[in-house]
Amino acid sequence: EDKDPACPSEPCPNASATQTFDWMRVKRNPPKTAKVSEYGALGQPNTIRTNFTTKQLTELEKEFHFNKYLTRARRVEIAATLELNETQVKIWFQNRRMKQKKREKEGLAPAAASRSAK
Amino acid sequence: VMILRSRFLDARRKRRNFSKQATEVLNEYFYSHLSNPYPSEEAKEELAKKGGITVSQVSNWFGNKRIRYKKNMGKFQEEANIYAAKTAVDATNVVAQGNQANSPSTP
DNA sequence: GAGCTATGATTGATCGGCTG
DNA sequence: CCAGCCGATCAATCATAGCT
Repeated sequence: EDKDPACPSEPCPNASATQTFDWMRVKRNPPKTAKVSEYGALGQPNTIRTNFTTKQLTELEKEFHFNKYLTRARRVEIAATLELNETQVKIWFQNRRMKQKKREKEGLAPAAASRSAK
Repeated sequence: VMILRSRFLDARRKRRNFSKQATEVLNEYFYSHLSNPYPSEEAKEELAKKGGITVSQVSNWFGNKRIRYKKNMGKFQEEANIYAAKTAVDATNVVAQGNQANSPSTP
């Protein structure tokens, strides 16, 4: 009944075995890490994933161990020092906290392997 | 650039492909929920247990699977058919396990 | 053993929901 | 009303496993 009509082209609505669900069409907006200052008006705002340098990561890591959360003032300071957006610093801390949480969780699961019953 | 890469190249990925059993369980869930392959935290725990892997690994697997599937749907058609047949039942009617004397339906 | 593809993990950044 | 946080996810990339 519903095999593969062998759609030659691209715009094949469906009729195939599996259809195209919404999640398959999801598209994320490109990163807006743009810095109007360096691009004037054109080209691509940084539509790419920023690669933090070892130095930046080292500093961020050091700061994280000092404070898990940032204050507005500290954020501005760090952003300036590392030449990053305040947003990037903010996001880095959020991701870092999530990473920390994940690790703590993983570090306990294996230990309580035999202690679960049901 | 070279330094950028060597940020932390050591005690990291010692990847080992998942067992046949784990891959089987994951694919079964994925293709039987193709309309919405986003397992809940509970479902992930269940899958992790069945496959003998961690919940994070289950999350990574689904993340990679979803992205790669939609990136090249054609490449997975064959695999999709295999698991579609394997699953057979269910589809429209999810909610299989759970059982027990608990009926939270329409409180 | 090289070359290429499949696959697990990592991570900067986005999305939606919640909150002070 | 709004910015920051959380939790989940995306998307690109890294590095290795595994097959040809």
